Amino acid sequence: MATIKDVAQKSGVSVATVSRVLNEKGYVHEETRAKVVQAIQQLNYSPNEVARSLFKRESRLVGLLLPDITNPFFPELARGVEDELQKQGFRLLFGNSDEDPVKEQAYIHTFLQNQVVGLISATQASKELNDKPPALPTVLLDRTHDGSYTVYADGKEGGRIAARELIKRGSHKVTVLKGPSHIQPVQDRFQGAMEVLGNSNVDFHVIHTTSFTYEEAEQRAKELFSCYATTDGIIASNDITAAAVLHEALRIGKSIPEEVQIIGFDDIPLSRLLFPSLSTIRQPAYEMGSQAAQLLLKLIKKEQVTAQHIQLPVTFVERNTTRKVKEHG
Amino acid sequence: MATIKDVAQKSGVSVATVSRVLNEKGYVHEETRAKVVQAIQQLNYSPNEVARSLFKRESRLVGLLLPDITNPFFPELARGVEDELQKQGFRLLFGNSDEDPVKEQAYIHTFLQNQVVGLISATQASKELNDKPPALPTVLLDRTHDGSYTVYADGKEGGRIAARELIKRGSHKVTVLKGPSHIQPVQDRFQGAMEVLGNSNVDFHVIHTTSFTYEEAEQRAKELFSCYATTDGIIASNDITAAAVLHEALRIGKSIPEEVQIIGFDDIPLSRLLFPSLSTIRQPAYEMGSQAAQLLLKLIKKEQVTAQHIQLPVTFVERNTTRKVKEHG
DNA sequence: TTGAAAGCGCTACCAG
DNA sequence: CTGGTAGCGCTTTCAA
Repeated sequence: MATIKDVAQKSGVSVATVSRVLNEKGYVHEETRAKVVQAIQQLNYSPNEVARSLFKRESRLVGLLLPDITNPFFPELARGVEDELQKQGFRLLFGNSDEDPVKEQAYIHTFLQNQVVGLISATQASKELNDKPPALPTVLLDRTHDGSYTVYADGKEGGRIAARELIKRGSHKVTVLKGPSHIQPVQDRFQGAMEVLGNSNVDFHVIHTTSFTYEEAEQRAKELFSCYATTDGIIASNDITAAAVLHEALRIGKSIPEEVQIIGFDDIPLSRLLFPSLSTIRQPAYEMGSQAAQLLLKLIKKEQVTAQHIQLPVTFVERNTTRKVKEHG
Repeated sequence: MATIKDVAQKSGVSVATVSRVLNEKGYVHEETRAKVVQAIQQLNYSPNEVARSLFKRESRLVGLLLPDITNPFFPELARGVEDELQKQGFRLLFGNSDEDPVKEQAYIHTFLQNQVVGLISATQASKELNDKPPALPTVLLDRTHDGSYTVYADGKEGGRIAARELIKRGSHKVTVLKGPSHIQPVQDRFQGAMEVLGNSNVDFHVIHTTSFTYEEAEQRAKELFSCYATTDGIIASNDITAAAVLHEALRIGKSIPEEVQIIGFDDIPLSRLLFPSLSTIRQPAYEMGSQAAQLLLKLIKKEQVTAQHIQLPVTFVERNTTRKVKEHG
């Protein structure tokens, strides 16, 4: 690997001058510049980012912390983040935390050691970062927290929509699967659904789940249909859970959506491929990732940011686990 | 951020000594060490990886290049890589190339600029790296290439198995969906299937697809059933394609697996959630990622590696898009 | 318009 | 066993 010194030597100038043409700052005579550029090309030189980072005490790296890339909701998020960052010349340092605070801290720690310029996190811990300056610019993704910059979807409205659509389509005995309660957006969905359900005249009951694994959902689905066999509408905490419920319903011979309607949450790629394809509340995952990256970039560049919290809208994606409703039939 | 100098000052020794206790090399008196350790703790010091990298001319970063993390086959791969690397204290620099050579080169270039110690790539380009020394240790994942270190699954055998299982279960008119032909492992699957089909007495025909997108697969599936309505067994190039075929079959009222059997390839998480759940040839994605990471680590540490190519076995996962066969009924 | 030199934080060599 | 020092590759004063 050629260094700046080699370039300087070859073009017969000082490293300072080479640095100037590299960074396009400071005066440099056109002729000199030409010589330097030529040397750079001949040597196929490109600057060492590490040395640069050391001097500037910051890199062009951004840390991305996800619970688990294997969960189908996250790849889209990640892609949104990456595409945006990549456009602006930043690279991604990536880690899965499994929601484990120890792992989380370990990652943040090494990110810091590598002098990342910012952090995007879809996990809990990262909050403390904002406390003790010099704070690392951080944006929370799919998570909320008052003191932090956040990008998330309107879970509460999502919950409301789910409940409303179910009722509109004739469910009378609704079951709500309530996801892990320590995750705020999940709570929001639940609250939204509760709000609408509470103000309606349908029966409903709530089943609590502690994870988003398919296995647990399968288990809960079994309980659901045995304890509450007459339920005719199910609001799942996310699409994975909905898929498990759908499977179980099919297995025991329920017809979907005639006997039971099901609504998921997220709209992961899987959802349209299920049979019947899953009606769900869509979170704009890619867009969320992209917005988070944009926000972070502004923070890094110390540009004016107008909103500390960016809430993106959710939409109802009508597919085949809900009945058709004739508008003004 | 405290530096090694601060620690030296606080503990009343030289930076050289601090460095020695940090790296646990060279002699240092127990008392001195204690003082240093204490200072480190008090200052909450941790060494700057960037400075370290600069000096050593290598980091503890590994580049991971994937076509698209949004394709459900890759998250598992990535996770396998990450978990293994993480255990050994390496971090991941991550990029999606979309199979675009320009993007690919751009990523590799910045990886290099950041002095990664190795590269794991599930894309084409990375081959050239092995040409001109000093070569960056590289392992190709889910790709093959003679001159490189590779980890991949036995696609050919997978193709054979798929064909065999279909025939064993009574398909007489088989359709093979042949994926993008520039991807070697995909070719292998196809060749494997051809081999068995050619030696059998069933009719078969081949449809070529140029991508792995659901949209194209949908299109092809339509053609398939209209041009070749009597087909009773389909070997798809991967699970996404299989899902599209399955959907189309269901849509036009074919009964699965009675009228048509379908076998996919990969065994992505989606496959078991389809209805009917998808029979498929499983690639051990997580294991592949993990093995690739282990191999790379050996390369980096210049440990003896016994095999340049690691081929992992595939297995038939029998689910419900194939008929049951009574063994020795 | 250019160059010399200091220094980012760290490791490794050589003296002592 | 310990410290001084050079130097990794780069950027940025400061003088010339």
